[in-house]
Amino acid sequence: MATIYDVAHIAGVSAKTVSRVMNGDALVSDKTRASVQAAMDKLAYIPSSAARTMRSSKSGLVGLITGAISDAPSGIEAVGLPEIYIVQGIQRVLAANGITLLISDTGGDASKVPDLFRTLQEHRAEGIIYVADHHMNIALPPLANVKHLVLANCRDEAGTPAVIPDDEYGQYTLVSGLIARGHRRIGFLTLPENLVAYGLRLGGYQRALREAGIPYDPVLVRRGDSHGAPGESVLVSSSIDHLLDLENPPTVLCCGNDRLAVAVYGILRSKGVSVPEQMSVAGFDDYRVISEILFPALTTVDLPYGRMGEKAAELLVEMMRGDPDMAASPRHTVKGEAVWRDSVTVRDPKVATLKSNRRNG
Amino acid sequence: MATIYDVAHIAGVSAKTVSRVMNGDALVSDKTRASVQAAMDKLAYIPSSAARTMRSSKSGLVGLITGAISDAPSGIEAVGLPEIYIVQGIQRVLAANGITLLISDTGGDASKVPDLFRTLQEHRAEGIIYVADHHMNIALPPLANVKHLVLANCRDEAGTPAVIPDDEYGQYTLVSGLIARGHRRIGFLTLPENLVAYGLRLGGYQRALREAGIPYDPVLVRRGDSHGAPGESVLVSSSIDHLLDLENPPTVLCCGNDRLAVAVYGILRSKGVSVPEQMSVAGFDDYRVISEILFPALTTVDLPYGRMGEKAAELLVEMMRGDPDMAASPRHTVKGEAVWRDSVTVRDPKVATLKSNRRNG
DNA sequence: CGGTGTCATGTCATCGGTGTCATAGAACGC
DNA sequence: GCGTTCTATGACACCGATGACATGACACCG
Repeated sequence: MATIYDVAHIAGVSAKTVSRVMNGDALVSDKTRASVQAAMDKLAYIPSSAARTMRSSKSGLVGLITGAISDAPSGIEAVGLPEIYIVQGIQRVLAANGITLLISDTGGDASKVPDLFRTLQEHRAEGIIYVADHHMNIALPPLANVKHLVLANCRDEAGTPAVIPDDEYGQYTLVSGLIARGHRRIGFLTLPENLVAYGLRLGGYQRALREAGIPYDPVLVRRGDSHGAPGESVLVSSSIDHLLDLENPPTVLCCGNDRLAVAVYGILRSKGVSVPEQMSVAGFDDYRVISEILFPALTTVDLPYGRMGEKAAELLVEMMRGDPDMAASPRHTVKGEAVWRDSVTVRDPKVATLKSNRRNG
Repeated sequence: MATIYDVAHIAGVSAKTVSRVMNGDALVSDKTRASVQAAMDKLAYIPSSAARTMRSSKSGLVGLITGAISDAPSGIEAVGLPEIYIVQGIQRVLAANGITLLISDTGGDASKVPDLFRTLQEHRAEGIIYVADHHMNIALPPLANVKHLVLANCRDEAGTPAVIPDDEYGQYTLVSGLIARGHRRIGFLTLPENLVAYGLRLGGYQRALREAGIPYDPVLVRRGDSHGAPGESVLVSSSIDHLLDLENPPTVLCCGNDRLAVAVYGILRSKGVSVPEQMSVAGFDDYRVISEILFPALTTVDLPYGRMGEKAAELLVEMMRGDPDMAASPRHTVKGEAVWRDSVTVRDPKVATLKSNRRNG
């Protein structure tokens, strides 16, 4: 592989002048610049970033760690699916800034995280982004010498800058839209209570009701998702039975995520309840492979993973440039909007509910 | 950041001895080793791979390029989904070999490929893996100085070592299984003719028929997938009409991929043909988010993307180690098996077909 | 007891760029 | 016309590891 000295020799100049040409320093005459360019082309010269890194202590590298805690067992869950969109968003922004991305995946083994950090540090990554596969709280091992760290899709207690989805807003905008479409009794099949998104989404649900002057009725809120645990469908099925048997049952079921909505479709089908004629259904996440494939197509909330990755990368780049503003506010949220598809009907709030329909029919 | 000299100073030895300790050379006394270790711990010393790379011209990096040609428009297609599994497989193997992965994504702009190669070469990547999002033929730009290159999920005419799915085998094993389950009239909604997989899968379909002594009937083979092009559903719908109107219609429809199977479900539903009672359906790819979610769950062929990535990485590692055997055989295939779910029924070949059912009913 | 081999460690140069400083010549000002 | 500034370039050290080679201390052997 050709070196800068080879180029210098061919061009009849010093190595330093070649360096100047590469870095676009102005103090090079046009004639010299041209002959250096010719020499570089002739040798197909490619500079060594290792040498550059050593001298300038700037590696042009940013590290990425994913897959640390894949607590979702395999199966219907699209494991890794959100992450790819986040990673693509990150890559997009970094590439635009001339930064190369080093990635390492724990493969679900959190004990590897320190090793991965070490590897990234050996390569003198100038910043590190840690990506989780769902919105969660994390606690990273103590990290010496990691100056610039950004969390994506997760957050910690130490105040590390983080980019997270605005779950509260997403649920709020969905439920507000349901109310605008005439729904008054809105069932909510929640995520497990231990997830960060649980409380946030419940808060959004309640805020939408409050703003519409609809009292919050706890009987409409039932545990839905168990994160793919065995026996989940039994749990969901009994939750749905409970809701259907209410004196004043819901006209729509909000599901904690799209995967749960799939299960709900199946359960409603088995009970002879048609979607959306007798029961509207909404999800959360907008996994398009799911939401667009289901029949009827699923109304859900977009979780802008790509945008989240972009924002995390933008944040990191600003921190690396020494911008103090960004690190000052540790949590940055990304909003996602509701996506209205066929699984939700517009209804007249005065018309009878499913229950009374059944009685009358 | 501490250097090897800082460590040497604290430990009271020379830098070279510290280097020996790090690299596990035997010729270091236990006492010296211990004091060096203590010094490294005290300083939280992390060696610089840039310096190491310069001296030894071994970077410990492998580059990855993805997303070069995303010819699938966004939408129902799970863009990037196969790639993530391939990338994870690659990462798994490389990490086990102490290699760090540099990734770059073209974001669908093939013109960026030369730039990406250049960046990887600047970092002196010792090998490069090029990943495509579906089985395709590619032609890479001429690459000087890239010694070790492996293609994953694609192949070229230049004989670059490649790891590709065994589409012929997958379709063969699926159709053989259908025959074993009593199906004799097997419809085939194909991929577009320009895809590599088209011919391979058709070949597998034909081989399975031949081995079972069933004559190949071209009227059962119709164009299905248009890769998400507008008007696709019209095309698919007319293909299905054609098959249903045959004198002796198929009892099962093999779809070119799972996405097409989704469309077929919808079309059959709209025509009042029940799956699988009146018509069995099979896909190809085993996108689990699709195949497990559909009702009834889809019988399909697993495309082992993770394994493909692993194999590509293993191949690259062997090439980097100078193993001549591997590069000798340029194409390595990975087999995937059929996954049997509810969308295919077992039937008695003697029982009447859908058509005669309809007439009788 | 001197020669030889092994062990443990040190010295020095080197990988390929870039920062710092020096310098030769041209341009400029008075 | 001579000092000053600017322009274009070169010389040289240095970033942090490691390879090649040297060296001193022992152990072993005849």
